[in-house]
Amino acid sequence: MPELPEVETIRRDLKSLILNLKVLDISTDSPKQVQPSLKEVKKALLGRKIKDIKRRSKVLQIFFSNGVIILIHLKLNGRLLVRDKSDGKDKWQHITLSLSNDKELRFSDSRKFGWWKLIKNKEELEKVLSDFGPEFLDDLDFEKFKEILSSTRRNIKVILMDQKVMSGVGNIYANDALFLAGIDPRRTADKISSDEIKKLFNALEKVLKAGLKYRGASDQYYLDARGQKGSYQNHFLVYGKTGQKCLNCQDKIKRIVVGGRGTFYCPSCQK
DNA sequence: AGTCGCCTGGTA
DNA sequence: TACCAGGCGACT
Repeated sequence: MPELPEVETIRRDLKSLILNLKVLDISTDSPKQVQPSLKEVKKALLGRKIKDIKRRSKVLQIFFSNGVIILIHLKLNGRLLVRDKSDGKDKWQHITLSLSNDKELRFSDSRKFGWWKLIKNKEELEKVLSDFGPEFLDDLDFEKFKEILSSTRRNIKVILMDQKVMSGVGNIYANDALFLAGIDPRRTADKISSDEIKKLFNALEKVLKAGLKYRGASDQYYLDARGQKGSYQNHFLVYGKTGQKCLNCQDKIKRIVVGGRGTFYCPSCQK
């Protein structure tokens, strides 16, 4: 579920909850999700302290005191929950990192699409992260954004969601930003005018910041690291609102498929 | 560029 | 029962 606002919210939570705790054990009932293997990961982490937690695109990076890093991708349904050891099992709990202070970092994932991946050092990390395009809120300015859009004939919505082109935007925020900018999600990127690109750039910044402010969108699965829901779902502009009235006009929100993904837009406001 | 697969759960 | 799902890589 998680896009930039959700993953970033979790990152901030984790930083305040588990920094400097020591790894006592790790277990899983879904070994395919742990790479290269539970055994390797256990060997690398046991007795190590959590020193930092970063995010790149939708991937979290946990840095340990011996220099190894665990990358975590939540894909569609992953949750990272910090619980007390004595708390009852979480639903769909598949990986458990036992920590000092009687804490646990639990990975819950109903569809089992997410993964944990052991990275040995910073060089290896750089290599993995170099595949990602610029971070939307940190290192993508308007000029760069404009350059990217005007140099491709791919579909605008698909481009916004391509992490190799720019990082952090998924289906929810892409839909809402295109609505705010008044752009039909089926359009080709290089056919979008400079004025519209400006609107879109501002719209993306606006929806991502709203997502952060409301601590993410909890439609069905997303929870923060404390197990609390976000509230951006109460502020969706078009996402998931098929048949509901547009916020700007009398028309109804329509659902179509673009790039194989559910896409929501107002046929009157988005041209 | 479009489709399929990974897996499972929720809802019409 | 059928269809839908916030991601993403592999395939054609």
